[in-house]
Amino acid sequence: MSVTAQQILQSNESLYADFCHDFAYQGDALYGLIFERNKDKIKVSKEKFAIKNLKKIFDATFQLSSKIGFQAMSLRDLSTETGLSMGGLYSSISNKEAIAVIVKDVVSVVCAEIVEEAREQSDPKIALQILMRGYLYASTLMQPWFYFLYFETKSLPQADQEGSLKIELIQVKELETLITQLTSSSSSCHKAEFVATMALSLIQERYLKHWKYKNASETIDEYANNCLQLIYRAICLDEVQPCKR
Amino acid sequence: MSVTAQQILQSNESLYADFCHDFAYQGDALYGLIFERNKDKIKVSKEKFAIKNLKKIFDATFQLSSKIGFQAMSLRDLSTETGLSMGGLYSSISNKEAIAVIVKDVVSVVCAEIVEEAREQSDPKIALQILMRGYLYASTLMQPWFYFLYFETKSLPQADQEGSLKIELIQVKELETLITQLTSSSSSCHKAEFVATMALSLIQERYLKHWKYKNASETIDEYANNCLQLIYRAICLDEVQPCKR
DNA sequence: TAAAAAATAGAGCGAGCGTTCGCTTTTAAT
DNA sequence: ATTAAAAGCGAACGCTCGCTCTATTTTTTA
Repeated sequence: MSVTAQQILQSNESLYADFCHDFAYQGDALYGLIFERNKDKIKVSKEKFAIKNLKKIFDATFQLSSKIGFQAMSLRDLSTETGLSMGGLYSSISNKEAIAVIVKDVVSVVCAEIVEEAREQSDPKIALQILMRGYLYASTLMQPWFYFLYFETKSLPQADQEGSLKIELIQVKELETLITQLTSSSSSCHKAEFVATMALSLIQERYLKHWKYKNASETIDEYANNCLQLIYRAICLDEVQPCKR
Repeated sequence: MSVTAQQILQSNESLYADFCHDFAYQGDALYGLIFERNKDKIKVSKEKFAIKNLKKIFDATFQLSSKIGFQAMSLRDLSTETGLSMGGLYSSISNKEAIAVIVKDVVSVVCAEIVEEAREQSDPKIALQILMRGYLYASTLMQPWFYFLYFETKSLPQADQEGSLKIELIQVKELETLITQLTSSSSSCHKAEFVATMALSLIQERYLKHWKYKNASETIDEYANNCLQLIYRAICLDEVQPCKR
């Protein structure tokens, strides 16, 4: 499903490529999942049609709201961009707000899975790598989803706004736990909390400033390595990484 | 005006407190500046009245748009929150968009001043401190302004959107230049570009996630020290900082 | 104390919003 | 080919938006 310990230790290829190959939440499978989780609110009953429309709707939403913002995007804009009529839109979604709620839901599911996978590892060093790479690779592959949720949290209903913040809190807590386990006793080290915050910042930097990195010379694999290296340095755990530079 | 080299080397008090004491863009002086720079678009002709209204308008805008977003905030909401009538609002601002443009303008001016001050220093290590502390302290003191600009850049006219992104590019370039100068020749160092990116991320982290840090045990001074320490480590320049921990 | 400036309440404008619903077209099993 | 169900359409509805304007009152200033 994601990057495994075995892959981290053995791979001579791009770990990101491996990740993409196995990642479940892409293409039709992703929209199938959305359909399953929102059947009750979707008037279209056949999965095939729903998937086709949902794909159009989310693509167009990300396109438009990255330019002008979700609030400023009207459903007429969305109708034009998707090629669907107003009625067509409303047979696939219950209302405008629902689009944002689904994005939150999807990102939640993806993040929860990454945490789970890291927790299956007993070695904290490998677990940290799975966590960091998992977040980085998933948020690269699903960049529009993560970006949208960050910038449009205010457009969500109150309960989902809190849910959105909670995702981030879980991420940083999980990082902090692992970093604490790895921290050597040296008093010259940075606190685990600070290092975890920095780590998450670096992950977010990459998907929030997508325009910076779209044509970057540094690959996402190299970026991941740099992040891990920096974490090790921050906690005085200088060691060569198990994967190529 | 800002933190000086002398202060960094001598201060036994909080550098942030020093910064606040000298910082020009606060209170009535700030709104006086806005008035001066927008006289042509403001119908109120006496500075005293303009300042009073502008203060209300920006306070209310930050309040409302941090909760529901700038686009979702109506001028009727703003009228209620400020206690001004519609006519009152429109005698102090030309239109809704102008509010966002002024925020961009203010942040631009503040950031430019910080860069200028750092450039006056010949020692790159002190210049880096002035830059990092300047950004951190200014964006703490003016948190609503920096936060608003980050999240509402999309609400600006095209030209100002580009101006907003340019502010960030200038910041990171300036950091990168200084970090390059400080980087030891050791090949095990992180690239200056990566370190500068990380540094800016950490600055932004602090003002973007204000809710996290409002009641934090770690002071902004300690946070600044941690950031600098981490930069030094990233470029293999382990040295105790010139100011207290 | 009078002229000037600021501020108010709120009706009203056209535009555009999210959403609905009666209707037409397409699909798919016979 | 037939036909019932599903999918898709788009004009129309009620409402709120940003913004203007007028008549009137309050505050300031000299």
